[in-house]
Amino acid sequence: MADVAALAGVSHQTVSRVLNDRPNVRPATRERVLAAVRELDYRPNAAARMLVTRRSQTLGVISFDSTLYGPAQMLHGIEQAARGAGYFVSIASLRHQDVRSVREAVDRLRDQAVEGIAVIASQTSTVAALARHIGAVPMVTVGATAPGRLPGAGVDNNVGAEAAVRHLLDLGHATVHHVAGPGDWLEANAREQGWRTALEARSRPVPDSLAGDWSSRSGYEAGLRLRHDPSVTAIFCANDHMALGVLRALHEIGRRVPEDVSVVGFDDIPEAAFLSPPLTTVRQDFGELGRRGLGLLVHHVEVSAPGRGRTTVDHRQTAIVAPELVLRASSGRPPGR
Amino acid sequence: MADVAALAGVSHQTVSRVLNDRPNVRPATRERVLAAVRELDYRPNAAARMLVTRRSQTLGVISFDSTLYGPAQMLHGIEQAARGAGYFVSIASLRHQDVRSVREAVDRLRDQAVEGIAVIASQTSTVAALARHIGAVPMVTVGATAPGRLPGAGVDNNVGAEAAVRHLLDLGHATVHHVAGPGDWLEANAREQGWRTALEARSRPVPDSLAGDWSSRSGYEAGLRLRHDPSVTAIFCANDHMALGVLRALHEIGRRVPEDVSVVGFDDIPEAAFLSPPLTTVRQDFGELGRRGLGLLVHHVEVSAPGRGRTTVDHRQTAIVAPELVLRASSGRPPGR
DNA sequence: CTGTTAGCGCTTTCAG
DNA sequence: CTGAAAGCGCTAACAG
Repeated sequence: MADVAALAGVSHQTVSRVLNDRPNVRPATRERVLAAVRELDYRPNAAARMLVTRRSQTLGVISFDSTLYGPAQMLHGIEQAARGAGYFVSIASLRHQDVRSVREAVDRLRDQAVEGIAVIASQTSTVAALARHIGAVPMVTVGATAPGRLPGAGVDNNVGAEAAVRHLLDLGHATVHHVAGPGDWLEANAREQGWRTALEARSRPVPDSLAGDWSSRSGYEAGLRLRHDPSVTAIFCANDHMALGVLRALHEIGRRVPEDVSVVGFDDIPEAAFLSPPLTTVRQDFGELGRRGLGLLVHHVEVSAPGRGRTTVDHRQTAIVAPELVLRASSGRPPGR
Repeated sequence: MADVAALAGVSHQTVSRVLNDRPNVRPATRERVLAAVRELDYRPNAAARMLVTRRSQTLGVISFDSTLYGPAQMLHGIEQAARGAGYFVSIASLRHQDVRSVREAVDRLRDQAVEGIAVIASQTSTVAALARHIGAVPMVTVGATAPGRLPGAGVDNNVGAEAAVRHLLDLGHATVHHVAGPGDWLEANAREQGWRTALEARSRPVPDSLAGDWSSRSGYEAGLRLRHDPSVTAIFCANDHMALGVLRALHEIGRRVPEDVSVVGFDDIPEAAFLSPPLTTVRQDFGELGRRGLGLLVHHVEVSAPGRGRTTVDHRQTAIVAPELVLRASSGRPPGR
């Protein structure tokens, strides 16, 4: 910076003012400084600035190892929004969502002086692990909301599941079976809940749900278990990957979709429209979720930054994005109707 | 830090020594300091440390918006490896891989004082955009190698494609058609090249390849174009998503897989085994790619850090990971054999 | 409108 | 083995 000042024939300070877009610099002076900056390809030292302003301009994201489509999209949405708001983003991706890993990730991020943290993972245990840091650093969840604990942006999984189930019942199915996600995931619980609610609202029998783990394999295995139950005519899967596995299993055991069995997924991954048959599913806009969640986080950061005190968590700060049912060929009337 | 020193009854300095695991601290003293650190939940100020050591402990990753499976896995591998090596990772994800976006991303990362950059994107134009920064900051490519320009870790796409094509020829197919990736992607070029090489090595006719863009939709559209060409008995797709679309198109136009047409993909996404039929494909280990690439980057960073001079790019620093052909039900003998 | 002065919290260097 | 002094590059507060 001293070099730039010397080259432009001004002080230390004026350079700083120009670089930070402060007023009170004559246009001509500003121009001279800018020219010197370009000439020298000068880059301000982020550490020095951070030291004195006490702001890192960095937000942390906790993600996890995943073959899932959603998290990658949410991360992208978060990054876009963060850049737009003038923040860098630093990631911590977990292999396992156990309490210890989550805590280590938060510690790592805090050591790096992030000003806020967005958490994409959404197991109930993950959220619990976050508890000790609440108030120490602004945090939001993205993808699923943890009611009453942390602010965040999530899709209304309940509503999405209900729409899927109602669609199947409207087609004439007597009831709908469910391939659920892992029991400790917020999304999985909400979708199972929505499925159950929709069934009960119409006084339909509620079959046992089949347990999956989000993977195609688990959907496939759940599908095979239906081999000896000819009464099944409609299946709502908690995500598209499992639906894909179910489709495969049904094909193997000789059940046609949708003639014999209807299948509905959740997510609307880009491949859903090109499965055989194209999959009816519930679309969620992951990018939007990421952007909304980050917006909330930035708000918290900027509200709590000046005071430097402990952050007040406003539980009402939750953005719920509505999902949308996408009709395709995998759902139809039950046999004989 | 002053607080910790006071509480432990030592100087400023000794606390620093303990925190940095320097020798010459009596165990008892060390213990006292550590106790004070815990007591106060003290976290060293990253900015202050960075300012004086001139090291940010941060590496940047340039990724891009993607529904693709690979990049997410590579990013995860990179993050794991970076953490293991003691670095934070900051991301810049692009919406478009144009020259301008790439340059902005590099600038952003450099402003943040990253010590090195790993680039996941792999269009030829992306690599070209990087050129101006070569030497200014250590960089590696991950996923595809840019021969002679930057070090990096990549899969041997040529060899993988050749294996796929040879497999189909060995089954008795007269030739193999190809659904290619976008023309300006290094991976797409290498896979097309491998396909061509394998065909020519056995003096087989080389049909025009069909252009895709990695998406299922583009595979589907390419598949439909085969409607009026009954001579096609084998198709090698440059990735699994396009293969999935091709599978759907063949189903629609009444061609059975593998009885009428064999299909082979590339990547081995987790869903590949659960498509109908399960997809024969070329597996690449994306996580390993990320780890290897990051290893290279760390090496560069640590070699060039002390000297503080311009980095010498060693073009030989390239890790090639071998892909593996995974046989499943989508490939078989041609009709009539 | 511009320059001067005083730290931010740490590590490094040099004394004890 | 431990402490004291110096300074990393920047911004904030105050003078001019």
